[in-house]
Amino acid sequence: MNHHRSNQKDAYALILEAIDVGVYRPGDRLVESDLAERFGVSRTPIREALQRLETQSLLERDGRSLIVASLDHNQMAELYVVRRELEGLAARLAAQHATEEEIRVLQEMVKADDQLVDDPTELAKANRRFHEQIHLASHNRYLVQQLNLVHRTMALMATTSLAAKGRGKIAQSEHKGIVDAISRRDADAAADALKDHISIAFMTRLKQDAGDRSKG
Amino acid sequence: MNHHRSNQKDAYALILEAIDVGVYRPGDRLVESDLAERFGVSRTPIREALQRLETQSLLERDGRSLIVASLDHNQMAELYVVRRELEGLAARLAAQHATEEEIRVLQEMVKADDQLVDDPTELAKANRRFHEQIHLASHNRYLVQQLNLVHRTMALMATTSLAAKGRGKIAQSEHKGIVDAISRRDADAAADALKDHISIAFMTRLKQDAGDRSKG
DNA sequence: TTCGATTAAGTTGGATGCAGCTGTTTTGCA
DNA sequence: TGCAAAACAGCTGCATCCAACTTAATCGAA
Repeated sequence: MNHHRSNQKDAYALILEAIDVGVYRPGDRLVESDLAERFGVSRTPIREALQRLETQSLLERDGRSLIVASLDHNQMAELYVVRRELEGLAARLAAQHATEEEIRVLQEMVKADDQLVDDPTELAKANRRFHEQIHLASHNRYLVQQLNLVHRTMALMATTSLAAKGRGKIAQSEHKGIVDAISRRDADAAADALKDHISIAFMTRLKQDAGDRSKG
Repeated sequence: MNHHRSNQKDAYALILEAIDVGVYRPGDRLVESDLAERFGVSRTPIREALQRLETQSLLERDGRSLIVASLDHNQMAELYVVRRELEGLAARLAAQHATEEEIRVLQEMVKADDQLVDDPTELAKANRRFHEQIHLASHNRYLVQQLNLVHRTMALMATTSLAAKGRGKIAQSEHKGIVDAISRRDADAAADALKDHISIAFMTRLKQDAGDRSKG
């Protein structure tokens, strides 16, 4: 029954999760028959899932076969530019269109997440939820869709910038500033705050990567 | 040979084109076996194509089957908000990163398209090429990707705003202003000019739709 | 005549079979 | 021993087949 349930969760979600968790890493080749066996289904649903992932640029072709896409420095920079703009727009729209209930949820999230500043894994999850809540508060389904795509692509980057020492605490205060601006219905301030937040996250990642490189 | 070539062009592109041209209109149900017969392939590639289109929200589920998505007024408004922001970003980045050759191509396009102001169909095609050229000049592959998605979704709206009387000529002058700003490397002006351009296009469409409604 | 139920037709989702291409290994010749 | 060519193995892409489900139609009963 439960086993059947896990097959119900379609191949698309399963593969996505496998990439997210790191079972398959950027550059890894995804062989249809292997995946079919691993998930206990035939090649057909696997193929469909792979193609969907390909259209989202999470997979790319290497000759005939598909490999997990990897982001070089340029791609990372390009992605952050787009993300910054879209997240800024989401904050602006959230300030304009969020319901009072949505705003209260954001406030509670910030408060609750304060407890997690020292647990990078949990904080990363909470961070996702927080940003997704802002996306939804924009009440713009296309923006939500595009931001989903951006965040999925970001899963191709190994580390989360929240793992950086002290970053969690600072990120929390940035989150608070964003929610405050949204609460005040100050669209410009919200957009700026979120854009700054993304910029800082990007800079943190850049520093991390530079550190990794000198170590490796 | 040519017949074979047209099969080579995969089912995805064929269906997309059929929707674009208006063979299948919003709300129409897409039956796999029908499409398979029409394009002379089996159901398998059709299914894969349909799923890809579904992930891009160009198709939506109605029960078990897929229908061409349709945009209500709210969706149109939401889409234009996102488009405005992304196109603005594209103009900004183009002003910063476009090569001299790319800018010259834009200038020549504007000049050439002046000849087409009275042919809405040709002007619509030229308009697409023009905007796509700006997208590419941004040198940001994710932005290009996202804008592609936006423009494909716009294909679900029946009319082009360029069909409105006098719109073609005005749009041309707006295009010129955008290219001028990019040529001057004035990022803010370019972004603003393109955002305004999108806003005006949206307003034109709104007026058109209101007119259609009172007629129908 | 109308409503309900049962059956039949059509359509989607998944499995498997088959052909063609690619990349690799092995074998033969220099 | 090294290089080239040919054979082989593996994988992808398309076609077809089968089962499950949904919807439409027809028949029967009230």
